[in-house]
Amino acid sequence: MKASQFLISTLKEAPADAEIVSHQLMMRAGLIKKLGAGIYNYMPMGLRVIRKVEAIVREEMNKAGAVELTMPVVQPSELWQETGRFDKMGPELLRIKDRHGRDFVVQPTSEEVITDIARQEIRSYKQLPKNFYQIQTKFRDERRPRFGLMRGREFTMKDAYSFDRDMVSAKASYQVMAEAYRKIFDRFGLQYRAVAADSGAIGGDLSEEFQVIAATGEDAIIYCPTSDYAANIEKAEALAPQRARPAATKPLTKVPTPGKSTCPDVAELLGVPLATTVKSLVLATDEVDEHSAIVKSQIWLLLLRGDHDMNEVKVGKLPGFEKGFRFATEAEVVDHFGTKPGYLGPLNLKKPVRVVADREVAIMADWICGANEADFHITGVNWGRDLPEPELVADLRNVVEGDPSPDGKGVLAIERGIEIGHIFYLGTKYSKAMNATFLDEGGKPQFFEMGCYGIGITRLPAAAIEQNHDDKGIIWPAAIAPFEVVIVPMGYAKSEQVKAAADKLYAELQAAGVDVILDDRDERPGSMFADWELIGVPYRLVVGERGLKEGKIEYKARTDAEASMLDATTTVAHVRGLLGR
RNA sequence: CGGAGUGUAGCUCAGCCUGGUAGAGCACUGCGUUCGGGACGCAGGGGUCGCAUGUUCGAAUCCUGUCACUCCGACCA
Repeated sequence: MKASQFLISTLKEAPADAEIVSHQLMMRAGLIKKLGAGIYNYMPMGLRVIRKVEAIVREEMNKAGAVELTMPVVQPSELWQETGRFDKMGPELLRIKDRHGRDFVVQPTSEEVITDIARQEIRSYKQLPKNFYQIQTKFRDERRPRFGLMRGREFTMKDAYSFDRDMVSAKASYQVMAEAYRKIFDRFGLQYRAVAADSGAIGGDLSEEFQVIAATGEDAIIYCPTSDYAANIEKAEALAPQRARPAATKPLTKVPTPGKSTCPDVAELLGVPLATTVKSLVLATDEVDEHSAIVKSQIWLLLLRGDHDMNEVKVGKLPGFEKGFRFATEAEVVDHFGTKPGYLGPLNLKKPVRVVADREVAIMADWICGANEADFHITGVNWGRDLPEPELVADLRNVVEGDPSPDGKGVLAIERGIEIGHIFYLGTKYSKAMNATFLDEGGKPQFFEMGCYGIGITRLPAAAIEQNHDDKGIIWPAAIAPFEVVIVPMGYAKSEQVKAAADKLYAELQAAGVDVILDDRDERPGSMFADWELIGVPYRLVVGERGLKEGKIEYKARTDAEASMLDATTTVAHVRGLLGR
C-alpha cells in the first residue's frame, strides 16, 4: 500500500469527548470516527486492525472445529418471543418495526436464531457435536455508551454456539473452546487472564471470562499470586472466617451521632476502626400475580461490615431472592425501622424483618450499628446477648485484597481488566424454551446441550491500546497492526536515488508477503515520523541519501529507543526474520 | 433512567455575563523559502453560532421549548 492512495488522517489534539487513552489514540490516529453516541465509522486504518483480529479468530475457530455462518442483524421477534427475551430483556434490546408494523430486534446476540437453525437442521445424534460461529455486527442500546470502542452500542462480536447430545459432551465442547480461546489470545500478544465467572442460574463452574489486564479496565479481577486461582468480583467467594467470635466485653450503649449517617463518618466520630461498624442494607423481594402486579413484599435487612461492599450476584442467590430483589423504598424503611436510612440497625424494629448477616458480621462482637432513631447509633452490640443469632449467615460481600484465596493457597490480590471474551455452558436453557431436540439412539427426542462463546472483536484493539502505548502513540502487537512495516523515505519527490531505493525495498517486501506501507506523501520527515509513531506501526525503515551513501537503511522498531543501521542488501531478510516468515 | 454539564469552521477553543454585521490556533488551498523529528512568510477557502419559538429597531449573546452529545451512579463482548 502506498500512503498517497490510502487515507491517513491524524490529529494533533484528541477530541474533547475522548476520556481514556485508547479512545483518544484511536481518534488521533484516524482509526475510527464517531457518527453518534456509541456508533463509529471504522476508517481504513482502523478496519485493517479489525480485519486482522477477525482473521486470527476465524483461523483458530476453524482449527477448533467450529463452522462459520452468519445470521441476520435484524431478526423477527417471534423467536425472541419463544424464549421470552423479547419481553424480559431491558431497553438494551433494540426493537424496531417494519412497514407492516411487525416487530423485529437488532441482534445483541443470537441464541434464538442459532437454536432455531439447530432444531431444523440437526435431527440425529449422529450429527453431533456441532459448533457454529459468526463474526457479526451486534447492537446493544447501552444506557451509557462510552470509551469509544470499549463500550459502543454497535460493535462486532464473534459468537459461537455449541450443540451436544449430553452434558459430558457439552463440557468437552466447552473445554475445546477454552483451549481455542487461549490460543487466540496468545496470538494477539496481550497480557490476559482467564477468570472464573458467575454462571448465573445454570450453576456449575463452566463460565470463564478472558480479561486483558489494564489499569483502566472496568472489571475487577480477583486472583491469587501464589496459586492459579482467578475469578471476577461477582464470583470470588469470601470464605467463612476461621476464627471464633470473641466474647462480649462492652455494654449496649446508645450514643449520639448527629448528622453522621454513614459508617465511615460514625467510625471517625467515635474514633474506632471502620471494621467495628456494621452497615444495614434494606432490600425487598416481591411476590407478583400473573399480571406482574405486586401482591406481597418481604423486607430484608442485610448486615455487612462497614468496610465491605455488597455483592448483588451473591445476594441474588440467597434463598428467597431467586426471583429478583430491589432496594426497599424509603416508605418501607420508615414503616419497618421507624426512621430514614442512615441510622438503621437490627435492634428496636417497628415491624419484623428477616435478617441476613454476612459471614464476617456473624463473628463480630461489640459492634456498632444504627439505633433506628435519627442521629443515634448503638455501640457494644452482641449477637445472642442483645439480639437473636442471625436467621441466615451467608457470603454477601465483595472480596477485598488480602482475603484468603478460596482454594486455600494464599491470599487474594485485585487488578483491573477489560473483558474481551466470555465462554459459557448454557445447558438446555434455550433448547427447552424453543423445543429444540434431536433423536438419540433409542429414537427418543432429547434437548440439545448448548454452550456459547463470545469475543469482542472491536473491543480488542481498544484493549490492546490500553495495554500498549506510550506518550507518542499506539504500540501495536505485530499480529494486529494496521501495517507491519512502514518505509519512510527522506525526500521521495526530490531524490531519484531515494525514490529508487524506497520503491525497490517496497517491491521486495511486498513480494516477501510483508504488509508494508510506503509513505510517498513527501511530507517533512518530522511529521511522517510523528504520524507513524502515533499510528503505531511496529517496524520502521527510513531510506535517505545519508544512509544510502554507505549502502545502509535505517531500522527502528516502535519499541526501540534508538534506530540502528542495516545493510541495504540484507534489510528484507532482516524484516522477514522479525516477522517469522 | 436519575443527577450535572456542553452545543460557535474538519479538530481544540475564545466571544455570551454587559445584545450592535463571527474570531484564534491546528488542519485545508496557492505561491515562495525550507525540509532527517509535527517549519516559516504572504495570500486564500470554509461557520444561516444544534434546532424552534419568543423579547427587541437589532439575538451566537436574553427567555421558553426541543434535540443531540458528554460526564457521575445501577447492566454487559
